[in-house]
Amino acid sequence: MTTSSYAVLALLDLRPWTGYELTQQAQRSLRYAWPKSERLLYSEPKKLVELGYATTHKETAGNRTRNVYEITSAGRRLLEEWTRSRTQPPRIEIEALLRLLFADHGSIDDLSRALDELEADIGERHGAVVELMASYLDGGHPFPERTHLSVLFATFQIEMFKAIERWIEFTRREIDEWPVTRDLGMTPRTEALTLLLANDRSPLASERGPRSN
Amino acid sequence: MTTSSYAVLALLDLRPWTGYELTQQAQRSLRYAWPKSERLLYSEPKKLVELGYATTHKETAGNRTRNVYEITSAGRRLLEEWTRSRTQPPRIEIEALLRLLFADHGSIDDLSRALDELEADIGERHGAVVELMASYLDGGHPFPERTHLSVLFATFQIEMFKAIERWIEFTRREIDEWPVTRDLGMTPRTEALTLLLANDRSPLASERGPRSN
DNA sequence: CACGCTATACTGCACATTACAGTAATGTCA
DNA sequence: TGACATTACTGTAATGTGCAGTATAGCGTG
Repeated sequence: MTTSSYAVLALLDLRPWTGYELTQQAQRSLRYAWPKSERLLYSEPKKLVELGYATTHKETAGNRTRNVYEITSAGRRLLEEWTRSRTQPPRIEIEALLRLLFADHGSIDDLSRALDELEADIGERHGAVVELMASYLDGGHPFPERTHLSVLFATFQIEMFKAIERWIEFTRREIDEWPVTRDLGMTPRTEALTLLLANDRSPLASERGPRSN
Repeated sequence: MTTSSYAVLALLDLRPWTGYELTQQAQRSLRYAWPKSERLLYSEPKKLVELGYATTHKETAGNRTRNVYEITSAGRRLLEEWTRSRTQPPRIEIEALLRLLFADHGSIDDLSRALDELEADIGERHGAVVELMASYLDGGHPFPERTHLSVLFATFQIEMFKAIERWIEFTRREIDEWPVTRDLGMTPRTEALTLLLANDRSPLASERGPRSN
């Protein structure tokens, strides 16, 4: 049992799903906490059936069949156990940051474009979460009794996206001052920034200072 | 060539490294942008040699050998090309959020513990970056001419960690108000929160309002 | 009502990556 | 000089991804 298995099991505890529905639901709701490939979302419920944590039966619609998965009581017990186990540390992969770190192999334009691409990706997700929240206000939550959880989760996303967008803005202003990408080293601006960070102060917050008098 | 291959190639462009050094350096500098297993960091340079983007030779120290890898001019050309390619979207895996999303399978204590564990993991990384910045001020950057890049990268980390820590605090205060984890649904607090998010306002920023008059 | 297009509903397979165990030499401190 | 950490890897099973492939269903449109 991997964390992905528990994720699928947790979905099955909400209601029975077909394989296809699981892939769609995982795209919708789990994408930002636990992004997994469509392929895996088809394989996991099969594994759960083999292990006795779910059952499956085929439904037919005309000439077509689909697999419906349902959780078993052993599955429910296992889920409860899971909540008591150690949480794995976060894992954050951001290729745009890798490109920043090695930006001296390319032009300022290349770096700028990497930031644009990051901004576009984040912006898309950001917009999706905002729209989702609007739909919740209209009673559009598929499991209304679970709204309190979804909304705290969404709060995380929004805070994260806003932080990243602020950082992109800040970074763009910084690199706008650069003549080239290479060998600038510890410039006065960089030194000021390093000092702030070494004192665990937020360089972005201070820009838009709360008390700017 | 995967992104991980380019990451190793970019390290090799800084200076020659042994396999072991690459695993250490990747732990140190790449961990927060592109976390990869030790095993992969041993395999990648071998692949680069096969493809002609690096060369290798064995160095002996007593009864012991180690593989030293060096970038070739074909490797440098390839790196330049990479800076012009499309950046992959970010991928963020946070098991603690998955546990929040399905917190109704466990107790408030279970959820609380998941938050504690997330906080501990983030706090550790946060501390490491702050210390790293202090060391940069003391001239401790291994490639001083690249400080301008490392510090913008570190700015990202610090902003991210602070945002997550703020969210954890906020979420703890929210769940402290809950009698149970299940079926609370759209409480008045949740509704207020949803409304803020649907208008793309930060619920955390408003708490510590800049102009609290 | 045939045609194309999109959505539904998957499976197979190569390859990327991780987890874990195992091996062995070297350095270091008591 | 013995124990333990660090250096310096390799092998292998299991996990997960990307992509191609297959086939049916539903819907609009000329």
